[in-house]
Amino acid sequence: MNTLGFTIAAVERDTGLSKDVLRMWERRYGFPVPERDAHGERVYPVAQVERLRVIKRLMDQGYRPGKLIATPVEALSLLAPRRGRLAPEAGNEVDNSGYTELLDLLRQHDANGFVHALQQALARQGLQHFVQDIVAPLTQQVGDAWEDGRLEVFEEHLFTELTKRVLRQAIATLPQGSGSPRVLLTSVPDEQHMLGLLMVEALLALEGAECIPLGTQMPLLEISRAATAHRADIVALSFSVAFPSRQLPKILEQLRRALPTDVELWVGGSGVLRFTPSAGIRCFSTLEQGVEALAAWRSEHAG
Amino acid sequence: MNTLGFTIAAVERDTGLSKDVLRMWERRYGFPVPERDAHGERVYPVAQVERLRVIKRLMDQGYRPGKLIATPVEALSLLAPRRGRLAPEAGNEVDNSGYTELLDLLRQHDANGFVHALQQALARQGLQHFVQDIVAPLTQQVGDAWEDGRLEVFEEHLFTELTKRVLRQAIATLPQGSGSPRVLLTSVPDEQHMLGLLMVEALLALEGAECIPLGTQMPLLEISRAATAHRADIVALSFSVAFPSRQLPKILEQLRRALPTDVELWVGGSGVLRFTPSAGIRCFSTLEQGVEALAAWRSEHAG
DNA sequence: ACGCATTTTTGTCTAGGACAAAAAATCCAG
DNA sequence: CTGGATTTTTTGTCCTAGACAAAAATGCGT
Repeated sequence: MNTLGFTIAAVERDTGLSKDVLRMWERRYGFPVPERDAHGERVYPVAQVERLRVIKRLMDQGYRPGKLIATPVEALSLLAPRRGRLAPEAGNEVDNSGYTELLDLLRQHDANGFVHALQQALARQGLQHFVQDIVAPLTQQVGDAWEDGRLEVFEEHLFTELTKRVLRQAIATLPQGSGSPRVLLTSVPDEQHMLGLLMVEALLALEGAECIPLGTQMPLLEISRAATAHRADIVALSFSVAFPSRQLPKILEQLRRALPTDVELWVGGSGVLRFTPSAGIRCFSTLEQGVEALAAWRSEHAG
Repeated sequence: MNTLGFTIAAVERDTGLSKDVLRMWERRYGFPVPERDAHGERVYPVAQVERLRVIKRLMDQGYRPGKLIATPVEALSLLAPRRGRLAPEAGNEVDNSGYTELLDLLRQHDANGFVHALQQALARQGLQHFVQDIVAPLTQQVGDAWEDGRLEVFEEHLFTELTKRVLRQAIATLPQGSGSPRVLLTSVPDEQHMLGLLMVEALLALEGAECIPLGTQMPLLEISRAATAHRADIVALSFSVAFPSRQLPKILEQLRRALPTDVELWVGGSGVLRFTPSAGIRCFSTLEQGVEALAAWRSEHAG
């Protein structure tokens, strides 16, 4: 691994920390302090980049940069997850045995074995339980495992990719929706995680809703146009933990304004746990709430 | 559509133009000139944001910002695609009838009809022809259609999402690879387009290669780790037209250094057409070249 | 018409200052 | 002690404006 160094742009790409933040931290906390090239531009050694990545992930878990940067490198890996997790239901100690087996397959890089195990679980439990009791908690576990170093980033990527495939395949086998309600599924430009969206789609499609999957990263104005064009009843967005919670209220407000008033706006995912919903926005902290809301929508619009 | 205005961050999100560039254009060309809020911060009216999006797309086609900004708004939509397209083979006038039908389905927002038509084409032609003669050119057409306003962004997203599903489904039905070569498929952090990757995967898997799909946006160091962990023979990356060609040489060089020397690095997609490959990097401008390279690899490593 | 050198275009980097919003800490009333 | 309101600290983003290098376009000589 003979890499010479990262430019500030490369570090932004690889860590997700903006150039502004990187320069600010340097000024304020004295870390990271990169070397400089012949033109006085920052060159970050690999070690600093890796430390920044650990710090970024812990920040997504709720830690604050000031503390993390003061903490010595070795101690960082020992920090436990803190908060902002989806559905950590009190007293709901789930049986971990099923997950550890799956996690082990990932750690052995056994893609085929992993897919096979997932498909088996799906066949055994049915789609709804599969999503709620396997995929959702497993996604959680994978996130946790990453942060204490039990899983590499590329193993997490493999997990995501393979799980998406199994979910999509399952969705494809479902009969077509009843045409009502029409739910537009997507995410905003800075949110690239698809898994949450697929889980919701699976559950809603299972209940016979008509899902219109637009993938991730839709510009706000386009979401609005799409809602009109597809005559959507509901726009559903997913936000992951990693989403900058700073921007959330503004974005949702802006979208709510852009959207026709008779279109409902539903949001969910670990990213909205710390968010207090404003008028005209429905906010879900568990998948189950989404399914319930669908039932409620149906009885309201029965006429 | 009652949106008040965009902050500079929102414009960066929605257009893909960096804050630095937005401020520089304002200084240099006198466009865009946003209003200011009470704190002196930029507030971009919707009209300017939309014009910026048109400009950005045309830039991806090879136009230069100086000219585009000088061009009056009405004239922008008339500009034709210029260059940097994948496989526009001279004298190879393809029969467009099949595509226009599919494009019409998209324009009517008929998701089910579109998927059905794709699946029919797949069944009729077989996976290889489907990918090379339907999906690849259709992706092209969709891009073209966007730029002359024949297709909305959300229609393009719907296309992408549905096509991905059909491709993945087709891949899932293939028998498992022969275990050699082992090809790691992914993209670098700023590249989020999956479609090219899936097309390659379909073709390689069809030839019996063992594909390890890691999704998009892998940090460079992680690509290197993944290659080692999966004992990959080849790392294959895809770059779309939208990828900042400025960064391409540096990124590939850096990755090449990080990768074990016995792992081959293959790159392809519309984004690499303007790129002259350096040592240790194989660069493909058509899907077919990839399949040929696979055959060549096999005969080289026959022993 | 083709290859090489020069000029223009364009994006990214740098610096430090200012400020607002979120989180934590403090204080005060019950 | 406990809940809630207020102050303080922390943290990220925005601002201006200058410098420079790499890419693209142009001009020039053969």
